[in-house]
Amino acid sequence: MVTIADVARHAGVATSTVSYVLSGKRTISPDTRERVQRSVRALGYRPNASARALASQRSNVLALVIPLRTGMHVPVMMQFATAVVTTARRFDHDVLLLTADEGPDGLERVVQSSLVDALVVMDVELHDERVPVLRELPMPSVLIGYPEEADGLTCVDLDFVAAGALCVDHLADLGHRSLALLGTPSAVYERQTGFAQRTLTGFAEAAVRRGVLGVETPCEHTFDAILHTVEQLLRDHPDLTGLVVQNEPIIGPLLDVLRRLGRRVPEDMSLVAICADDVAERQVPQLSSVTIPAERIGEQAVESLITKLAGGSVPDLALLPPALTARGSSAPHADRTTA
Amino acid sequence: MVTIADVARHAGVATSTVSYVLSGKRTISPDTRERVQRSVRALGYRPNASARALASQRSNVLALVIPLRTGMHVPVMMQFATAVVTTARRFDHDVLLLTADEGPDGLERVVQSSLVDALVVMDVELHDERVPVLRELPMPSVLIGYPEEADGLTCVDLDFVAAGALCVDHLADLGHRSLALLGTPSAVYERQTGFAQRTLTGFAEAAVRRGVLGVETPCEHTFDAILHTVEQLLRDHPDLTGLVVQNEPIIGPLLDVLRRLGRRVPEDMSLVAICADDVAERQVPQLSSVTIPAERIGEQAVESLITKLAGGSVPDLALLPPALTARGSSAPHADRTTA
DNA sequence: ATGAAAGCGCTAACAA
DNA sequence: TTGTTAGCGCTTTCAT
Repeated sequence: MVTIADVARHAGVATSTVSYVLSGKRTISPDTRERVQRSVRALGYRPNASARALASQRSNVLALVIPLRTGMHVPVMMQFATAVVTTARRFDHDVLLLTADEGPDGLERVVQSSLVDALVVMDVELHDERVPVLRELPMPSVLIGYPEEADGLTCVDLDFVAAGALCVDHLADLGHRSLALLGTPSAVYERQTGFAQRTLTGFAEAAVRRGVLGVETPCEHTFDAILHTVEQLLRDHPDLTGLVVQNEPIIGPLLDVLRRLGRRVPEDMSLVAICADDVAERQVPQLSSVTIPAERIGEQAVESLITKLAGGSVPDLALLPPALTARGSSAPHADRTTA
Repeated sequence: MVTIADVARHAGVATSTVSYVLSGKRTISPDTRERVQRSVRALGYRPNASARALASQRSNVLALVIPLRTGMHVPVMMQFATAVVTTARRFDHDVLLLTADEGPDGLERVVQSSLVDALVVMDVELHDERVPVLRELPMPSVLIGYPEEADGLTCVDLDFVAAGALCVDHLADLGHRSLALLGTPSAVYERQTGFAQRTLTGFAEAAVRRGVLGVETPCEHTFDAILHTVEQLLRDHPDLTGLVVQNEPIIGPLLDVLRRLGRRVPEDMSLVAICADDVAERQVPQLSSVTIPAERIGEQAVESLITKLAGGSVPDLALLPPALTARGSSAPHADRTTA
């Protein structure tokens, strides 16, 4: 292993000079800088991460806590994760992967052992037991999602309230007057995961604002559950022409169910999904959808963290605006009076 | 921050004694051990990871290199990843997440800076540029998947050859004589990803061995591509009654296509998928399938790594046996002579 | 069975 | 502008 001392010797300078050339923390004459850099390259020197961390009290590692549960959409999580890693690397940091099943103890462990400098915590629930821990931690953290009590915490998320409202507005603009939200399985609501709740809120508020009917129902992932839920919905609301879906696994089967029930999309039923773009584009017809900007959220989370580590201040809550892409699954309301 | 010196002082012993109590690397009198442990708890002591790593030359961190590409099935990757983290924790290790886009340099970086002790590399291709690097690295590594030139490397994977053969045997046992493999998009084959190639090999060999017709075709993810591929297949092989699918995203649309073409599953066409269980169970009818034992693979990879770190030896290649679960999508061949 | 002390490789005062 | 050196907190020889 080649050490900083080897480099210093090779370049004929002190170790501190090498250190300062590398960190840029003090001015170095162009001449020595050049000599040192040449030696670094010649010897293939890489600073030892542990030694650096021990001396500087900075590991340059961020913790990423990912959930390990059902109901979450996995590809989106993966997008978060890769965005977090990619962005972290952009700021010369690495990412330690933690699963949520270690719970609050896991956070304390990596923090107190100085393994990491900061934390990104995904899939935060409304009443998350990790939240009080995070608040007391002597270390910056950013939550993806947000809890009921978010004081003193930094949160980043899609503005799901706006997303729910955006779907209603889109359908209302097309002339639909009777809408339903097909949500995540009830277990997700019971866990009080923020995003599901908030979409529902936005959906309901917008329906009132637009003066349209807006009913909501959770939906399990099995085909039978979907069939039953939709049948029930159509029975209770025969004039239903607009459907909002926030539940990726059911999208395919749902299209099947509608076909089977003789409802054509979009002629008889307009559909808007809140899901990843690739999923929306894979369907027949392609789905109008609100994208979850996973990359942007992950990037934003890390940027906030880096700013905090540098002593800067960031907004407590960054809600990223949703964007709706209209595709083939939503169309103007077919006026029955002319039919 | 509580240091080992604080604990030593509190317990009235030398720091080395505390260290040895914690590591168990020398015999300690029950009395002192007890006193030290009490002090550790009383002060809430956690060893500093950097200091420990610097002194012991062991970071207790494994690198997990995940791919960042299309064509791979994301939920399965996620299962790998969580299994790797969970198993690593079982052995008191943490996991550093690297994306494949850093390439060979990324590996060298984390290795040479002593950030990690060992590497798990996912989605290894037949001719992977990271393979020569891994072979030269002064550090144990385990590949998930395996390359053409695997000498001196440790690989863990599902036995895809056996998986392909298992599907053929299952269908042949049911009396089907004309089978087709609907594979991954041709891009995946061109990248020469091992698993796709190997499934094909097993499929073809088993077809010959069983004396049945076995044709193979890649398949893109779009609905039109699937429709076209299946139509072509049925045109070329009118007596086709058995389909093997190794391409998760197309499973749903494929069922649609078959329905649309008037082929009932399993009455007219038996279907076996190589995919995650939850995907198979979500379909109508539920799919007979060969599961990718992602958890087991991740676990096995880490176990091998830990063994290697301890100086033990492990098999060069661990091929995990596939298991087929028969569900509703495969049935005995309907003999046309009696129809 | 325990202690004393020399590093591990680096950073950042402090000096010059 | 550069060098000297004292730690950072721990592990592990070497002593006892």
